[in-house]
Amino acid sequence: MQISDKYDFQAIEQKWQQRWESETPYRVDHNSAGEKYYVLEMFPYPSGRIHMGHVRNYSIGDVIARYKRLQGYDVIHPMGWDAFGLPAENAAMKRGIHPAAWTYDNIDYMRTQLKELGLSYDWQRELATCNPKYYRWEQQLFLEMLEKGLIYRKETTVNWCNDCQTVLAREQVVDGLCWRCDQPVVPKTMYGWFFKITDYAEELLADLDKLSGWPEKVVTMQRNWIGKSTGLACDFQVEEMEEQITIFTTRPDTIFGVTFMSLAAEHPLIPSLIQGSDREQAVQEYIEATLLEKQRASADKEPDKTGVFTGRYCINPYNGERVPIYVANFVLMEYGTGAVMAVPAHDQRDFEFARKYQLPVRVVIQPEGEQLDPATMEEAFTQPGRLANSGAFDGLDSIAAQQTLIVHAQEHGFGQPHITFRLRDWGISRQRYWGAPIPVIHCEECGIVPVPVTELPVVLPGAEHESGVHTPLHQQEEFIAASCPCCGRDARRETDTMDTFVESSWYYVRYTNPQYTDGPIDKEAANHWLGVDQYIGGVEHAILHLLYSRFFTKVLRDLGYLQIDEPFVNLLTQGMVIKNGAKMSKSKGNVVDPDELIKQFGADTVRLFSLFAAPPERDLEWNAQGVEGASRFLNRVHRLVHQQLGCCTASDPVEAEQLQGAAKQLHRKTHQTIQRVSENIESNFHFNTAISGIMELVNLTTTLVSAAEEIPPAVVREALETVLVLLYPMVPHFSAELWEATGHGTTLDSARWPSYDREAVKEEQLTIVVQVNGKVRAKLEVASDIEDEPLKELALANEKVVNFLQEKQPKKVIVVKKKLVNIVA
RNA sequence: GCCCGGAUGGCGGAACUGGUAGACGCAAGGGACUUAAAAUCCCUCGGCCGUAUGGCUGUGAGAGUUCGAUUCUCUCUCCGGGCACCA
Repeated sequence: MQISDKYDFQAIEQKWQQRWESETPYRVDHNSAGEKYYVLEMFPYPSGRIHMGHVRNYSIGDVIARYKRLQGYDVIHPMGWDAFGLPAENAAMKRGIHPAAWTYDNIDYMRTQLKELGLSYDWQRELATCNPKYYRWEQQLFLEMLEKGLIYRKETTVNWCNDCQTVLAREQVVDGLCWRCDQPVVPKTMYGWFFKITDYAEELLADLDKLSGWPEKVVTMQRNWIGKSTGLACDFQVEEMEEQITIFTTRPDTIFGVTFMSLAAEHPLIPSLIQGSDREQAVQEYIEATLLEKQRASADKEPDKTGVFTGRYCINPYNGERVPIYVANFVLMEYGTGAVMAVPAHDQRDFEFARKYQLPVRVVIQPEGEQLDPATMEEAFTQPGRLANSGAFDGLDSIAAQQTLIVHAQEHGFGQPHITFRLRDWGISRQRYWGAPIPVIHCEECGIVPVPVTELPVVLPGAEHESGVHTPLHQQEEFIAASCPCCGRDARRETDTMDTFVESSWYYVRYTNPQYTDGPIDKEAANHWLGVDQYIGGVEHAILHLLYSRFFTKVLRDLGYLQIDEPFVNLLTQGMVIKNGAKMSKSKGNVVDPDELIKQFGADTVRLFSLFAAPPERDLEWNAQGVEGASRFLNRVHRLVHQQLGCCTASDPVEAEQLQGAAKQLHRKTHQTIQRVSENIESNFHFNTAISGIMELVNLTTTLVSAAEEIPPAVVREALETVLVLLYPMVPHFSAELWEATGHGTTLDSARWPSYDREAVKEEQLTIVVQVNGKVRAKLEVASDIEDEPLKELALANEKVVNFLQEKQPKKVIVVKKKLVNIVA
């Protein structure tokens, strides 16, 4: 018993990892004949070491990959590195080495860690996005998109951090300060590059309906993010001027209730509205203050609504009324037209504003069976109702009236139906060093000139040497100096690098042939492998990464590279790994280091626990004692198999029809387990219940083999082999080793997922619950083919039931087939 | 504020399309083996009452539908996530 008391995970895991390394069973190529299956986990940022979140993510992915292989699919399961990004620059500065050196060192270490987890990747496909062999093709895609008019450059106001010397995204500004260095963020007007994701807004929205394999939550988040609104675009003539103000509204039915007009502070018409008037100075001061306030505003509270009268009026084209034009702080220039018709009676913001500045409130929608009084209203009425004070449209239902009023505007030429999206174009310019250079040249004569494809890649300078310069590109004169590809004159190279989300928007495509040198994408390989059948990653990427990737897929399709519309057929968003109720983080001091766990328990145990402790989509509470439990289970299986080696090498077949008693019971449980585990994985990847099913089979086998009753070796062998195969996707080294130990000449990689015998899973006895008035009073053991009528008799005759019924006569007896009898008295 | 989730023993979590609530695991308690410990094995384990057969009660709270509700409907509380002046 000495040797088999605890299995030697260290030796076993090393042995199998070496074999997988040398025998490369997980390599696939697109010429293979079988049906393909693409499993992908979101690739990691090479921060230095993997953390428990990665362990969980990649364990889930690996189970799916191995499971699908056992089912006979050609599984492509690649891994790589999302290797550009700011942390590399910070670390490099701190340590005096180059970001490239830091990044590649991290990659080397983390690759080792992943291999120690026994993950079944096709390592030939590994890629790192910071490698020119990758970003060269990204630059080419950039040029093709530029050519197609999908990229433009524009001047915008951005959040700029002087200390970090870069643009910050809105979510990186915390209370007006830079999230990293706590220095004040300043507005800066500068040119930046944009991807026209809004060109695809309609399709990105419509195709959400195709994503039936995505969590509803993620689809909803994307739908809201895209934010489509339909309504009316309508021109209001400015009094005594040529200009018109175009507004967008989703509530044309309220347009007779307009009592003023609100413009965003940045609205381009304002200067001409106020020029030379006595309001000019007041308005200008207000605008300056507002813009400043906007910059400082913290994300979590809305400032009070303020505004200023411009001194001008415009005309409501529906009723010819004069309405005063205000500038207001709550109007966004980025959305709609930057001008809003104000209907205080039916819009809460306009209502607050009107009350504050004593502007009239006019009710034009009356609720059913009620009369609103503008004088006493305390908030806007935003529900549908019936039109009033609306001229010829009085009495119309407000929903129906929307269309009528739009048609009216069209007929009279002052408006038309209009659609607005919340989604904005994707600003990809970053002023940092460690990113993919944007491949264009600025020439004074020729303007923006693309770098010729033959001159790609535009390599990041200094990356070949540890000591190389890595200041931002706009500080590197040598890099900047270029000659114009058009006219040959001295010109300047673009110094912005691309947002790292660009790399992750198409890496899953490049994986299909990462060595391809004739273009960004090997169409044949891409066509064969895509889309990704199962994508797995954290829900924190629900919007940005997943939306950008969807956008890229559509662009690549339109560039002729792909034939799919959507990249990820099925998406699994796994929960966080938490400890003591909080997300693991260094600052909370509750991180668990995967390295130490693997050293202590082995990779299989770590994998098993992370799969067992919670279903994948939920948060997983890390529990050290739970890990020991997983380890104990594996040791128990190991002991059992070794104890039963004689059975395991038995060669006689299972004679299902002959089985009796314990043997039949074990045979039945074996097949029930196959059924259950298959269904658990198939329906929603609930590995936790799959594992508990396997545990039950192991427990029963242990009990039965040590009982007095003799069980044919073949039945025991069947049970144990089933355990090993079912466990293989989760604990591959462990299963592989025992599979070999039980005399199999071939590895589990060439085994097949078992199917269950429909006859074998049938129970011959059923426990029927007998209820009296809905409460369980007795249980009956009956043959499973019992008819309803005799079952009912049996229940009514039951001693306990009779006792409970006393003298009462049953009013009604409900029989649920194979489940229960409920007697109502 | 709006939109999504979620709430089940001491803990992580099970429960098929409404049909035995608590599978599996952890922790805890008791026992066996041992000089002892570790490991392993066996038993108990929602709460209350009872020596016990057993009874009552119990899935965040309250109502409802039903022969029967963790499951369906409504209202509410708490927790988590997303969006947040989007016209």
